[in-house]
Amino acid sequence: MTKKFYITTPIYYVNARPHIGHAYTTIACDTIARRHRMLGDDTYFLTGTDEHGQKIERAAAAAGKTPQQFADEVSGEFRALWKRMGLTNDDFIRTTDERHKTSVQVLFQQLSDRGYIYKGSYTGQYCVSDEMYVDVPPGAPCPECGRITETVQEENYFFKLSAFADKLLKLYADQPEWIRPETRRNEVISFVKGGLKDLSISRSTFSWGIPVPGDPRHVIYVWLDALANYITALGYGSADSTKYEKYWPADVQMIGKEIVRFHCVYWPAFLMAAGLPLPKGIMAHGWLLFEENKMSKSRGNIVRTETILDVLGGDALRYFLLREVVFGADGSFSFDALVQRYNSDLANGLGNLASRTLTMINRYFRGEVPYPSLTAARRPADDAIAEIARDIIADYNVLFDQFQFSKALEVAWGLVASIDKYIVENEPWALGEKQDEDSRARLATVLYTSAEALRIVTALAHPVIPDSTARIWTQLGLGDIRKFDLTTLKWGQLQLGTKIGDVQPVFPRADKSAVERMQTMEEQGRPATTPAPECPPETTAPAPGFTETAEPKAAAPKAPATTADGKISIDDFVKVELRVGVVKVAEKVKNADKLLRLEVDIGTEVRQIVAGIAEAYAPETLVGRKVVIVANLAPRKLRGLESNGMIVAASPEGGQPVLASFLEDVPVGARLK
RNA sequence: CGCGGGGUGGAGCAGUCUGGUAGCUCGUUGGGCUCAUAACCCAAAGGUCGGUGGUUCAAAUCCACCCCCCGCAACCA
Repeated sequence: MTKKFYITTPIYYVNARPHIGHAYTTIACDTIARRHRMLGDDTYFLTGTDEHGQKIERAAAAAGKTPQQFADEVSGEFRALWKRMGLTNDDFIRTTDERHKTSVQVLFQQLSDRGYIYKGSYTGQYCVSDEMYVDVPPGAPCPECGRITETVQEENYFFKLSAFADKLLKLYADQPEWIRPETRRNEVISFVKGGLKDLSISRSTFSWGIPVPGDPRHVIYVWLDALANYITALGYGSADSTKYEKYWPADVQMIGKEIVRFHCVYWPAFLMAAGLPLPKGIMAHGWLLFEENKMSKSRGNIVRTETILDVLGGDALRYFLLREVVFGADGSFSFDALVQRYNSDLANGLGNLASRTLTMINRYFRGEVPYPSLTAARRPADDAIAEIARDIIADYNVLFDQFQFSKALEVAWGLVASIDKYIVENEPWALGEKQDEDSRARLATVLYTSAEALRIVTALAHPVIPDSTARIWTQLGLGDIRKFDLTTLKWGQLQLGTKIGDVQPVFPRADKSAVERMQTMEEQGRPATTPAPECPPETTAPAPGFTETAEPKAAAPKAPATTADGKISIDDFVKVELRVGVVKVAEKVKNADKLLRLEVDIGTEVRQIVAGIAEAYAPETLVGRKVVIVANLAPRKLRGLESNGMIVAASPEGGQPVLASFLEDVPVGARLK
């Protein structure tokens, strides 16, 4: 009987274009899915895009598009890339699909019917800037941005998350492997133990979302919307729920570590509330960090997958990511490491083994897999290889199922090393010179053993590097590798007399120019200096894996009032009141690394300004110095101190700020215009 | 005392839970082989395992304190 196997990636938020972090998650899932298909499981692999929410609404507006147009474009890019990479997802769900929207409403209704949703006439402190409620007493500043909050009363729908704390803790306790790896599990447990508050699951401040059933003024919270994709894609809540009945619950839900809370707390709580089965486990992988490029100052270096596909191909990327990075932990990516790994393991390792083995079979046995001798010409070394292969198959399977891809591949490649050594020690080329019967028999055994080991590594590696293993398989004369039943894999299956195919290098060696080419392509492919308006953050150099699935809590700045070409009018500029001031007092703000508290005399008054320049300027060097300040900036609290203005400084990317100053003397209070 | 992750030969890491001759990959150097994609095989050099103190017959591993690095968060209006 065939088992079913359902695996999901997160759905990717369309405010970012696809990059290597997205590819990482999806490749891992594709590999697992391929393996399960090879094992004969009825496998279903889902990915998709998350398209609702305020961030998208704004990004679309900034780009002069409707949210739907915007989402269509980016979602299309994801699909095109996955297609190009040959990923084998069985479906691609979009949260703007009609099938998804209706089913999410069904789920919402279900939660409501079962008594887990209530409409709260919620009174709270609302931060207008962040467009969110914050948990502070009336009159207190917003903990997110420090601005004054308003007391707002609004109707909102709430989910009784608080009712699930004990059930969730029991889940984590009963199924220790439900969240992997363990560090993530510990984080989740401590989060839940810290107490769960009911979750607001509707928004009425924007409209790009799925309307709440019966109350279209509200749209459903994007995370409830997004998480539901895992079941709506299967037809949950629709007329045809065959797939849902068949595949749910998911066997593995793969996520990045930044969205652990949503998948390990909210998601199971939603499912429990709806009376639906929980997924069997959540696996969170780490982030890919990008090595700084030595010569280039360009930061925000998000590597585009296309570059790697163009130069080394998809299998090289797949192999690298799964072999190099300990799955679950953060890993680092660099073009050097990629090329290095490609050359040593794929070109010099597997590729070269295939090449030497098959060439010799061609040369000495006219391209037919020879008969290994069972008697006279057999030596312990031959049996030792068979033994090693058996162990490796067993170990590989265990490691792979534990998501220890790098270890599994390391183990599998141990067979490549063993065979390389075996070949050297047995010198088949020397045996090939001789015509006596013993030498021929010995040669046959050596080459059979080599070819059989090659076959086994190829079969094991197929889910990871599907294209190249398919080619080796064909060269071995074995036909279509996708039809191979991995459950039967064992030593000695290679048929005697198998006619091998044309021998072609599968992994041509990459030279140093490959690294340069990729770097050049990255620099050219990257949008000019300023980031596109639709993707503001992305500040720090190490790009977090895919992420961007976070709640649109509006850290993004409001779209500025600009003309179509991004220019502002003189009227807009005049709104900014820049004045010359002189620093009277400067001191470090306690418990703050970067902040200085300044008292600046601007002629008419002395202002307290808190500035993030402590790392660049010692306080005593500033007293008496003339500075430029923005005088009409709304006050803001920083580290408890109210800042009434902003010091103008040049802020080089990644560098220290440098204060604006004048070469000539200027009077205090003078306005800049 | 914010949270977390780290500090092991030139680089990247394993080993730490379950103390007992410090291991892997890459790189370097020398040698071998020639079937193979300048590949493959063998050998060598290279580490006071961040520091100090403690427990122990024995510490990379356990305990205490300290130093340094990296994320995140808090503060760069």
